[in-house]
Amino acid sequence: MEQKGLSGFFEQFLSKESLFKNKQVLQSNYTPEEISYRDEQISQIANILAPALRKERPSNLFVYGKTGTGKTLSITYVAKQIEEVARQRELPVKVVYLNCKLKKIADTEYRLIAQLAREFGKEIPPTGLPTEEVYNIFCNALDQENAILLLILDEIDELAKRPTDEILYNLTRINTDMKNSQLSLIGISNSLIFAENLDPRVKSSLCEEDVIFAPYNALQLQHILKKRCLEAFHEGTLEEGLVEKCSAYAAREHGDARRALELLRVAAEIAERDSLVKVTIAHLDRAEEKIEKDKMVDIVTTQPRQFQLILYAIMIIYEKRNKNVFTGEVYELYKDLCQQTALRPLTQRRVSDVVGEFDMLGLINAKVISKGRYGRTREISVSPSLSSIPRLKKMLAEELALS
DNA sequence: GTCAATTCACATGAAAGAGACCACGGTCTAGTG
DNA sequence: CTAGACCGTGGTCTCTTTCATGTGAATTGACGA
Repeated sequence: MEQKGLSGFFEQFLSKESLFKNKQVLQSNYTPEEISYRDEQISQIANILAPALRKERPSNLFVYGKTGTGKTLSITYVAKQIEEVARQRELPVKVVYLNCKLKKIADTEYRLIAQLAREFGKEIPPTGLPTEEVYNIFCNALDQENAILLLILDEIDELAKRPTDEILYNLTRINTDMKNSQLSLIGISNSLIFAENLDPRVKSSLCEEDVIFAPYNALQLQHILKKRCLEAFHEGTLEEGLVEKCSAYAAREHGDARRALELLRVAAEIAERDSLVKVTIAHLDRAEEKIEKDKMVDIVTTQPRQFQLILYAIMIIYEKRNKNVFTGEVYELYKDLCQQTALRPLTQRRVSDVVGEFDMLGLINAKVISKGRYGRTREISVSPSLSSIPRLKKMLAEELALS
């Protein structure tokens, strides 16, 4: 494009009225002023945490609910209020929020403890120190504060995935090591199964209290969306019935409000790109498709080369046969492909795990079946949402420098 | 025909290694007064 | 004498490999009717 034309384009872009009044309202990190349909949970949480203000240790709390049901929102809301009150009255209450899913920040025992110690102003190197020592540093720092610490661990299930890590156990026991300070754990999880197969010692102390967030139903979602839309869009930008449809979509997917908002935002973005002034239901459908595809493409392109090669092998065989594929065949082709690209092939053991990971990511469907005398294997099929992206295979081939 | 044993082709688990990253303390070296 | 370079040791973390064990139904073959 010519440079002059481009600046013209930007001029035009700026002069165009945006469909959005305030796009932030639709972003997932936005905190609304009031949280709908969660009064009960919020007051429960507030009740449980309130003793902190009297310098008593609140019970450990376990919060469970599906994604997009307002767990994190409600907890942080209550925590903020507590912090506020504590600040006004100069009470020694400290709140720390950590998302255990964040890579490189809090996804291992060492990192989590290190991050906690940093919250208390300690310099902790990203690696190199024994975990034990960081643990001590943190304990001492906390003890010196002479405070009640409310530690909110979001997506706490990530921590339990490593069976070797004793972190949850250590955290529940940490109070016995301290003279002045006390720590309360608030675990947020979207899988209830997680609590089930927890170490019983940990489970009993972590789940002293629990609060459950039920999914929103379509009506509630509708209400929430409408409220946000009032802030997010100019009047009359949304077609009649759009919000209703959108909330119906999301309600179908276990009442995920976050998803509903994303859907709405993307739909509006598409409409905007088409230079339209109204968002229609057709946009909603396209948005759903786009979100799904973008997610897939993103997942695929960010995989390591070895993984991409394995996926490529699966796609080739699946396409050629248009029938389910078995692990052995995939491994054979994969080894061939490795030769072509001068990559050292992984062992079958590893490939088996990788296939399992692909399944988890939703790129493929893999089911373990037994073919009787002919052994046991995974029956693999490429997920429809992946095979519906036409350029993907070519993209992969190019990226892997395959002919 | 019936039933238990066998067998296949992987799945699944556990443990340990490799290599990248990092802190810390000790030793060497070169520059300075 | 001292600041900075360099090295060895010991730590975390992720990705892999190695070794071992598990698994479920088609197949097989012995057995009795």
